[in-house]
Formats: sequence, structure tokens, C-alpha cells
Amino acid sequence: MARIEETPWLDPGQQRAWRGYRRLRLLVDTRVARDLAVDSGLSDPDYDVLSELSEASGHRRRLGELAERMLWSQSRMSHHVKRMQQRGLVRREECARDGRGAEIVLTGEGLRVIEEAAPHHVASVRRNLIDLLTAEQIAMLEQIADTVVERVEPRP
Amino acid sequence: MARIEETPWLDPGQQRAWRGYRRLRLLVDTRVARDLAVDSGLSDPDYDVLSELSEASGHRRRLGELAERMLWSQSRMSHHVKRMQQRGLVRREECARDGRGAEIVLTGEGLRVIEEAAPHHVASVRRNLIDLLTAEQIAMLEQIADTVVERVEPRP
DNA sequence: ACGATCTACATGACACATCAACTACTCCCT
DNA sequence: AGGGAGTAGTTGATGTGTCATGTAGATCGT
Repeated sequence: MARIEETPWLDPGQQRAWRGYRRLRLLVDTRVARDLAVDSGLSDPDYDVLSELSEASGHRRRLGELAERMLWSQSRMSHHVKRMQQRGLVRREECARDGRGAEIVLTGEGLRVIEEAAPHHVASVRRNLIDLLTAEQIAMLEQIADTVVERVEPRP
Repeated sequence: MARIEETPWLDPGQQRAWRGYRRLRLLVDTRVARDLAVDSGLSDPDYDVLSELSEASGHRRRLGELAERMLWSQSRMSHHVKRMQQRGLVRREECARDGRGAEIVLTGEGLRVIEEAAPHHVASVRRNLIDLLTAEQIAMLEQIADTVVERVEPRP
């Protein structure tokens, strides 16, 4: 990486892109999260965990695997699962193959909640992002995201 | 707004765009925030507040004005300013024209910190987003953000 | 001028996220 | 088998964000 003194400032277009991105993120995420809370009593992370579990075989996954797929820290997942467990959305089971392990399982209630929530959430995502953009913009958004996700590397 | 039952599911391209956006956001924001914390001891919101104040005339703004410009709730700003004040980055002054008002003023220390932090932060933004994209992608990102910010409306 | 109402801000309670320990189990090497 | 290193997960402290509510000063109608 170049030395700090050599890093050029953002040019006006880059500046606008960065500020635009941050504003987009603030607006869209705040609104989607608020819709989700009002419509379904879920937080955004709640929804993501339920969604991930509902797509897993047996509606269950190891805690660490869940965390890795979602790019969460294990600690975050552990804390979050504890709260979701207290609300009856998931439960923990001991892992037969690994005494240290925890399997997180979607409960019937959890399944009911995510199925109820999904259509509202889709509508919210449309209202707050997807339906505001043209098909070309959607395609570009995907392409930009893919580019970044592919190229970002851990810091030394 | 259409009834929920009528809202179509996201098509595959929209699905990928939405998931891509979420992953982009998670990756970029986590990294930029982490860099900022390591390099300068600031959180992302800290940086934004300092930056906004440093651009204000007299390095000061009313709390509510600050919140409005940054699309934050007043409550959030009030809490955040309290924490920043405890670290000596800003201070509160009573407002002469309005007995209820609070003026938030950048301290000398706050100015020093943001000036020290800025080049590192720019480098981080480049490393984690801007320099990963082509000029066309940057322009599209700006355009997408502008479109969304313009069109998003409050919910009834 | 006085009460109703509105506005600016603060606060408390709670959910969320991160980092730094810590515990308990597994794996591997000899 | 035994001991060290690595791995899976938990926990506690702290900072961050949201909502509901509280308080005091401004404003406006009469």
C-alpha cells in the first residue's frame, strides 16, 4: 500500500459517489429495518438469520457455519442467537459429532414468523430500492457489488 | 401501495442485486469502520460529525441542524454528541437566540483529530471501494444513489 | 398577558455490534 | 497415552442506535 502522504484526495466525482453511497445506505437500510420492525416485529439481522436457516437442510446449521456464510463474527452470532432463542425463534442443540459445537435450529414458530414476514419484506425492498431503479441500474448495482466483493482483501 | 398479496417476488437479477448490495455494504462498511478505529480511534459516526462540523462556519452548528443535514434523529445526535463531548472532541454551548437550543462546537482537539484522520480515511475509502471500481462504475454508483435518494418517500 | 400548543433537546430502557478474554473440546505429534 | 496447539463457542464490557417519553422555552390566538 502506498504511503499516506501519497494518497490522492478523492476527486469531485469520487466524492459524490462516496457520499451518495453513504446516503443511499442510510436511507434504504433505515427504512427497510423500520418496515420490518413494524410489519413483523423483526430486526434486520433477525430476518437474515431466519432466512438463512429456512434455506438450510433440516432447518439447522452449526453456529460457526452460519456466521461464516453471513460474514458475521462468531461472537455476534452467539449473542444474536441467544436473543432469538429467548423469543422462541430458534433453539440450540448439542452437536453429536463435536462436543464443542452448537447446532442452531429453526423452531416452528420461527418458520411461521419468517413465512409471514417475507412478502412484506419483499414489498419493502421493492418500495425502498428495487422499484426505484431501472433494469439497467439494477444490473449495474449487481455488477458493482460483485466487483467489490471479489476484490476486497483483508488488511495486512 | 399495492396489496401485499399482489407484490411479486424479486426476479433472479433483482435478487442478486439486493444480496450483492447487502454484502457490499457489510464488507465495505466493516472495513472502513475498522480502519478508522485502528488508525484514528474514531468510529464512523464520530468521523461524520467531526467532518460536518469542520465544514461549518465557525466550526459550530445547532444540534438539530446537524441531525437534519446528516439524516440522523435528534435523539441519536444528542446521545452521540454527549459521548464525543466526554472525549473532548466537541463542546456544547447555549444558544443565544433560543433558550432551548444547543450549539455544538468543534474543539481544538476535535479539529486536530479530524485533520489527522482524514488522509488515512481517504486511503481506506479508496482501498475498500473507490479504487476497486472503474470510472464508469463510480459514475453509475453516484447515479444510482442519486436516483434512490431523490425518490425515496416517507411511509404513510 | 395568559394558556394551549409546538419545538428543541435530553433521557432511560432496550436491542445490537465489537473486542478481548475465557472455557471446553479436538487434533496431532511424539 | 499425554501434552501442546488449535478450534468452537460463550461471556462481559463498552459503544452505538431506536423508540417512547419528559422538560423547558418559544409562539400564537384571543
